[in-house]
Amino acid sequence: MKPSIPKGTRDFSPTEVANRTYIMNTIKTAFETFGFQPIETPSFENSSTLMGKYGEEGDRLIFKILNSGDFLKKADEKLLSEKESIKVTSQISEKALRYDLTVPFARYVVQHQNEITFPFKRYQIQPVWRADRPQKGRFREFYQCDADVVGSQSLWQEVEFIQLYDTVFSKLGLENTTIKINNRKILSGIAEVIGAQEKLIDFTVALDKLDKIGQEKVEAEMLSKGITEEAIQKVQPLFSFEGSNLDKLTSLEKMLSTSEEGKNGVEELRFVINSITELGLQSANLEVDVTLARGLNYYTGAIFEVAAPKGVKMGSIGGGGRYDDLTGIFGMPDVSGVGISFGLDRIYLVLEELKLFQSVDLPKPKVLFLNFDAETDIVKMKAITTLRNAGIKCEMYPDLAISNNQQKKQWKYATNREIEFVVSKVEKERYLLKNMQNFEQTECSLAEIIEKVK
RNA sequence: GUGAUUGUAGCUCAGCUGGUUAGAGCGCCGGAUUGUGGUUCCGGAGGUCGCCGGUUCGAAACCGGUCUUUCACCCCA
Repeated sequence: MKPSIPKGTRDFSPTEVANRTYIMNTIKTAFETFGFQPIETPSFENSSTLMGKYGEEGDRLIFKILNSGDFLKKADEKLLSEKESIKVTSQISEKALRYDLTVPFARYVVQHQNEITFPFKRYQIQPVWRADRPQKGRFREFYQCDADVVGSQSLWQEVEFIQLYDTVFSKLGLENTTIKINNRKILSGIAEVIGAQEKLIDFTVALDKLDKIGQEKVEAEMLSKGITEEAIQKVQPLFSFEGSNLDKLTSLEKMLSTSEEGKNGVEELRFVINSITELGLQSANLEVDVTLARGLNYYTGAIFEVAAPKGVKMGSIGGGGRYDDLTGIFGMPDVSGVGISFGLDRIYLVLEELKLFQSVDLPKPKVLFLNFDAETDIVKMKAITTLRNAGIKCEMYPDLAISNNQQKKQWKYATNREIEFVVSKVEKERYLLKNMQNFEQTECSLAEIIEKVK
């Protein structure tokens, strides 16, 4: 049998684990600096917790777990024979792998509301699973690093999350990321102005193609989707949506003057933009992007998305937003939440592409005891124990070398693993210690080894 | 879900338009040489050419299906 792993999953080598840990620790440190506390939730949840939270497309991408036992016996005969996959699935699968960290978190908040002091700031770094087609930067198992606040309506949270993005990416040496920001209320306002809520998605999708296919074709696409000429006229400013964030806000304000909700969204956005302008960012750029809609239908206020530096072809490396009703679904209304997510795996790929990883020291022994004779094994193991107790990483080559070639293999092992010191000979409490870098060889006592190696 | 793309020794790949026992480098194992290493040399193990079926006198090479890889669309981290 040829060994293999499922589509969209990966193994990680020691070096990769080290690099991933480095990213994770950077994010974790920033989270804690900003006052977030860690929680963890199960890998799988009840299907009812997850289904219907991510839209139709999302439901399709959730990995379902089959019930145990004779699950088919409990399924409806008629549905089975008619091959009603979706309905049958709900009968034979009651659990599913988590799709993101936000919905399980909302569930957590509602379930533990009596133990929580609000506003509650939590972070969570765990894998999530999606039954997607893998491609560049897209996996079926990947890590999300989420930070959310529930129980605060203050827009300062939005401001702080932008600072948090900036802090993490700056620390990682990843400069010139673009934090795109939009507001669901602005989108609602646009929908109001063009006179159709359900056409909003078509509208933003078409608008997003502006720099690719040009204004004429975008307008043509909108018309074909049933958006009226008159409506397109009303939102004309969006077609020349250039310039500074403040310019954009000004034209949005004019355009949405007839929509209460739209004006509200512009106000919120203005507060965030002004605050960030005042506070400054280290290396990220903040950019108003009205085409930013995101599929997650639970966002109600701010919407974030982070793009990698220009020139790196990669989907968004972070995203988030404000959701006012998420805990309401679980029976806890009127709790506003806002949060962001970092895509660990994509950040990894971007850092790799830009060669931003420092060379990491892999765990390895500092001293290797060669194994050329069995008589001194006990002496060597005792010495190793002493060194380990002194905090020095060391080990004995496990297999005894009999032939010349086998001895050579041990030297080669030390070379390949870049081990700094080798003890090749032990005689009457005296150890032959070799420095592998400068080839210097000295006979010394155990205490002297500790001294030299430290 | 749509459209492409990939699949040959542990790894990286050769193998021309179908034709004899399928190759190389690295790695691995054994040995020689080097006083205790990164050199050089000799030898060896290891492949049902992703899988199934078809075309053909003959297929790793052609065709179909399937799985896998990578990529674009969709969507997303």
